[in-house]
Amino acid sequence: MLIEIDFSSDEAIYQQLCNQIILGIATSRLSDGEVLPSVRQMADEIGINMHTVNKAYSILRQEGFVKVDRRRGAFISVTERNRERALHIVEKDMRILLAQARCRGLSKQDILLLVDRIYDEYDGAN
Amino acid sequence: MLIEIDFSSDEAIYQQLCNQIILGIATSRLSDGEVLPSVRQMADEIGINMHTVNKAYSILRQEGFVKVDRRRGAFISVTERNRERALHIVEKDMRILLAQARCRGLSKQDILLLVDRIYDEYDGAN
DNA sequence: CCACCTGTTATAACATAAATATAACAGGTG
DNA sequence: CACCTGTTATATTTATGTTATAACAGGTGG
Repeated sequence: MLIEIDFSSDEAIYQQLCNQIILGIATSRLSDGEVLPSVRQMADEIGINMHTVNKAYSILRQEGFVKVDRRRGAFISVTERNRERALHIVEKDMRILLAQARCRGLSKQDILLLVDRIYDEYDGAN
Repeated sequence: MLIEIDFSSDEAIYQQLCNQIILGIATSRLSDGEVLPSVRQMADEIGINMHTVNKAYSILRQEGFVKVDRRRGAFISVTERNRERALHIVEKDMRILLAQARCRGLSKQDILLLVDRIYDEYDGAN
């Protein structure tokens, strides 16, 4: 999967990397069991340091999106199916985002349509 | 409005402050035209430095949630009504959040219900 | 006019985090 | 044994967050 990093962004590189891999999984550009490039290879491709990639992989592993096998390396493994916990995690960020949306004059319907559209886009990529 | 800062959080203080004020506006605990404590007073109340508060106010002003009058100080002023631009801003963060939600096994319906519930909660505080 | 409040700016110091660099280690593969 | 994997350690540089002290322009009320 092609990874694009915006070096002029105020978002940390390892965070951008995490986000893009998560987006990749959500849009099925990365499928379950698929092997990620090694930390050194990925670092070379992007042109960043090995440890920055390692940090991203470690976070993804901790979040339950990636697992590591000694022989194969890091690979996609979405195992979390604790719906309550997942909802709780998402709700925290959603509250802040919806507050912003409401302050900017967006209605509930605006957001529902936005969610519907993006979710369909992700599903449609299957 | 009561501001609570989690000093053990990994989130920056000025960012927490911004979020709480935005949440305050969304839930109508802060109404349009309401004056915010001065940067020095707010800093004293929370127990942080004046510049940290000033940074939060500056960002809120830049984002269009706050305006400044020489005599009154900072006050709530939500003037943005550019729906297209607002949607564009929210969409960027929403894409990442929905990707996370989808990776954690949450369905579109799960998210639509979550949005519906939070938005009603914000509206109900009127 | 004067003391007092506002936000704003400047400068310096310090702490923390991000990113890079170099190196080494344990374990698995061919 | 050479080569790959992730992981760990240590050090350095850079950027950001936070605090500290100080000053300035402008508005308010005594």
